[in-house]
Amino acid sequence: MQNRMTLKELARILNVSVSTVSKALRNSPEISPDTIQKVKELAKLNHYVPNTLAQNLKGRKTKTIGVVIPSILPQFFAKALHGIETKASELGYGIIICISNESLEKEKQSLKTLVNGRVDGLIVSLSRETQASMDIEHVMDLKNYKIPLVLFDRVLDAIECDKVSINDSLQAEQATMELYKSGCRQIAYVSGIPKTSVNDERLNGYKEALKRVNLKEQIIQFEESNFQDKKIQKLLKDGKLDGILASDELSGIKSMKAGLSAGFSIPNDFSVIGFTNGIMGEQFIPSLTVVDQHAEEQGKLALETMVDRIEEKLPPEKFHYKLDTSIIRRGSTKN
Amino acid sequence: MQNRMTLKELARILNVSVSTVSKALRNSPEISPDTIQKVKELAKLNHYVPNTLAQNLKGRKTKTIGVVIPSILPQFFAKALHGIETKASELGYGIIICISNESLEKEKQSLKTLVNGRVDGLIVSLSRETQASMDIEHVMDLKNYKIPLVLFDRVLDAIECDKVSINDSLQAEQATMELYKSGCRQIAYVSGIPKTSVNDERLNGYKEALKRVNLKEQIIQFEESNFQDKKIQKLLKDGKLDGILASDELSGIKSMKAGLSAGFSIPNDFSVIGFTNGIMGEQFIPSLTVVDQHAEEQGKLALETMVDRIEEKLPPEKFHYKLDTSIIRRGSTKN
DNA sequence: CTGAAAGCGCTTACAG
DNA sequence: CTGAAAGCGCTTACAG
Repeated sequence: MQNRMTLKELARILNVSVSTVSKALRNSPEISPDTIQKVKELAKLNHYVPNTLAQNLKGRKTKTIGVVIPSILPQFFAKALHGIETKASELGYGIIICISNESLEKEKQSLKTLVNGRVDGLIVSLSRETQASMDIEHVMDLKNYKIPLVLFDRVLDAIECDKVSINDSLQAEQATMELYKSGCRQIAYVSGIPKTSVNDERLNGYKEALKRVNLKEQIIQFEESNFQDKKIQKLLKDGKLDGILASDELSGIKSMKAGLSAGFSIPNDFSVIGFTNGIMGEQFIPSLTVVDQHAEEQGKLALETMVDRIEEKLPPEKFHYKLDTSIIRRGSTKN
Repeated sequence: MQNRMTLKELARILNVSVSTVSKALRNSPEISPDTIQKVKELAKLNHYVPNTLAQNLKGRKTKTIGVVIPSILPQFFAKALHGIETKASELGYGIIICISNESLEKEKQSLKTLVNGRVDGLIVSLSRETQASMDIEHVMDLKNYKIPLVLFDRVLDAIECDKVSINDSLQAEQATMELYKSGCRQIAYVSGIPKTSVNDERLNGYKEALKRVNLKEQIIQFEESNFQDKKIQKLLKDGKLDGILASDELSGIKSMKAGLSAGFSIPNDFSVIGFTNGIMGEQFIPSLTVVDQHAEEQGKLALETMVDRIEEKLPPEKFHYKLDTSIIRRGSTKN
């Protein structure tokens, strides 16, 4: 760390001024080709790398975007992050990633450390705790720091900023109708992600659909590792369940396993549609029919919007992009 | 972005000097309690946040560590990253993440943009292309920039630096022996990650074990999405295969599916052990017996080593930590 | 207890 | 074509 090569040092060796070295390195037409060459040679020889910190301090732009996500383990977020990173590097931006671990406290802290000149903007997907408590001051505060914000996936109407998400309630409604059309008449909603905006939306869509076709609601929610196998198995045995809309990939898989292990067959005895297109659902036997959330697309679009905002290419109004999604029909539903 | 509050501005408003404001904010005993209070109030009122860039420029430390990984989609890397992030935030460090996407070019570029004063150190897992081509100048170069380096998982002996990995060859040997002891006599090695150091090591361990018990090698390697179902099914039908050591989770799952879909049963007709403990292998039916690579541990240890190196708490010699791993016995192997 | 000054490494008008 | 100077936002000896 200690003595990295600096402009000053190069200037001293070459017996020219710092300004000259600086300009030479940036190919300024002000400098003679001869000098440019000499400077560049010496710079290379000494492994000179400009100090970005100093450059940014002058320029006021860091070309870096902060990303705060609740977790990286669910494939949705890994994919979204992949999209963000891909697009960022395409546009010449770097990203700094913080993981809130679904914790409000950690999220607050992450925002705080990022809002300090090291990033030009912030892309955030809210933690579950934040959404459950609706304690969003730390996010609202961002406005005071004049730092642009893009929310994705876990968004909130109360926060005024650009947003990227899918139309969760509509997609849930459509997925529910898909189950209905394939013959299901006793459709349950199973969720392992309670208290998030996306869950609320999906639950609403599910209810909407049931209302339309006049079916009875059956809602099974659980926390983390506390899956309700027994409940699902009992419903199946009592002939009270023939279709499941799962709010997330893992719930979908576990729903299938609960039924399979009790001797029921999929999709003959019951069908399942899950949210999120992940590799686990794809590889499982039977493969899971899913609502594709286009995670990577969401990430890319969020990053793009952020950059457009930073570079002031957007009108002042905020946008809420709701991506179209598609149902990927696989083995867990009929035809 | 434009007019964020600065020390200078606060000083102007309060009619004191910048030095006084700076000191007051850091609770310097030099400053009167009265002034401290006044300064802090005004700072809060105006949402003052110190500019980290400027602070770092003075202090020469960024408290930020760069992380370059080949991908984030395989669960191993997602977990490792999670470990890195967790430990970093525990120790008061931030991380900047770049994804090389298994590309040499992207890896070079990532290192280049990170070596510029914005990070105190670099944690890297090499891209496949880098390992295949052995073009490692850009990594060796790091020494010239006096920036500490920790390699993890995809490490290379030729590079002198701290390293964290598991003992891949030993673990592969043990896993192969485990198959042998459970009765397998025709054991194949199936890999979807050719040309990586970890693959070479695992393959070696597999060969070592076979030599010991005098069995014949059967090696099936493939690129990306090009899995060799047919080959596996043919071997099974010809009675030439009763055990598989898979170099990665997806290969393990696909091996099982190839056999299952051809009507063979697991673990009666053939057994499978895969590397990497992921949720997909855990949930699959039958659940996959795996070598747990302790991804999160590797990440944590890499980060810890990095910080110790930065804070000069380590002797000059470089360490290579080889984590102990364990086999998680599940449904894809006998008892 | 407060402030002027120098400096971190760079860039960029401005002068020569 | 080259260089001196000011400044980005901060910190920290040093003087008063």
